[in-house]
Amino acid sequence: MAGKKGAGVLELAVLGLLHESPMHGYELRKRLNTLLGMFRAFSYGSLYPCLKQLLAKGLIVEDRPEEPTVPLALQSRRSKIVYKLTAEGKERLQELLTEAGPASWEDEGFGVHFAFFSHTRADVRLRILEGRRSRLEERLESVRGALARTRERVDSYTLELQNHGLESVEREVRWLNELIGRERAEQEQARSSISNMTQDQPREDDR
Amino acid sequence: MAGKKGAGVLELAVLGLLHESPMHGYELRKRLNTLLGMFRAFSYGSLYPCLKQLLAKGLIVEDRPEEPTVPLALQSRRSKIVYKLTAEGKERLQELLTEAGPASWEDEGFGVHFAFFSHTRADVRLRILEGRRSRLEERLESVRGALARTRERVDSYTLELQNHGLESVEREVRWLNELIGRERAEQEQARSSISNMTQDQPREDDR
DNA sequence: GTTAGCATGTAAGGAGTTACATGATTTT
DNA sequence: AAAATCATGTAACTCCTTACATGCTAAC
Repeated sequence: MAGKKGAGVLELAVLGLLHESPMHGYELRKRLNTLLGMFRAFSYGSLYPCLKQLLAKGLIVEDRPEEPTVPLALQSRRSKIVYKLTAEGKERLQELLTEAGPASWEDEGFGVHFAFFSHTRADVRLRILEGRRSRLEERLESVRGALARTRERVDSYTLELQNHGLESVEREVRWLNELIGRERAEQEQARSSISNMTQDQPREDDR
Repeated sequence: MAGKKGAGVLELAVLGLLHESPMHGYELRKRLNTLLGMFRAFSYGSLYPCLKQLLAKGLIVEDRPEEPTVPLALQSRRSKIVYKLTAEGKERLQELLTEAGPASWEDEGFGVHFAFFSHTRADVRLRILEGRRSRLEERLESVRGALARTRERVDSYTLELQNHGLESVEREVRWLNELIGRERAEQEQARSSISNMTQDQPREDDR
């Protein structure tokens, strides 16, 4: 029940990007919109308040060029503020990347979580991918069902839209299947190389 | 500058569905989530306030079963409230369906506008489809550009995500191309059958 | 020297969600 | 008679947007 609420997509995205390298706000936004550009876009009006809030929580620190040791009147020089993660920030990022729940597989969150999968534990990755897949399958089933149950409505544009929607989601499911397959194969490989180390090693003792 | 603000997707969707046939809230939500289920979902917490607001604006009226002519104490019988469009509601719907602007081709609005295309003028349909297409093409260009300009970052998951995003959008562009082609062909046909009526008719007089 | 893009912020508010609260009807 | 589902509603809240306000810096 500590002060751990309201994450939002932005928090994760910012922490994730800052983990890769320190950056200032403006650049952060650009990277953000390249990273997630196909899915969503953020404005400065949400980014800066978010940074402020992360700062207040001690998850990031700002690196202003030189806090004027000589506090001259010309202080107005507004320059870049480079943000970087603190130790708590890194911890928080890990925490966010480790929870495999709705937040990580629903529409809003999935993309960001996926983008930082290389910092996510293999088992968590798999659970998120499977979570998203079953979420999408539920959606397919529910819409297909409702569609089948409905006679009478045959508006061609509505139908066209629903078909396109179904196909898009089916396509994403196929993509997920492929990814899940790869993840499983990697886990298999990892497991077998571990058993090579724990089971085959004794044999080496034998010779 | 009249009281014409904050439309939101819901308003259009509700007006559109009620135009097809009167309905009560619960059913409305279900139809809504079948219609747009692949793209978004609405909760009662937004639907009922929206209905209330449309009622206040006089765009819909409620049809309660029987306003008890006999106001008995057993009035607690809470029953279905069927909503239907008023004349103003139909006008407003037409108005919303006729504006071909960002609201009609951005992510949030496009689906709903498209769903009711059969009530939309052919020229407006075309402009919306083209608007969406160029919006998506902008997005593709900007992300592709940023991607090409960036060396150094080759996180495989990030890349996988961006590729999947690009392909999804490319796919939607192809879909739009097809739809635009069809729309144009239909317009062409319509135009030529008009000239059949104004140019060929005189020939009939000739024989 | 002026436009365009870099850079940082704030205030007001919109659109929708979650969680809750209640009751009616149908199915098992 | 219990459980599921139909049905309506509200209050508090969240996340994000728009529009504004400011100033620096590079290019033309």
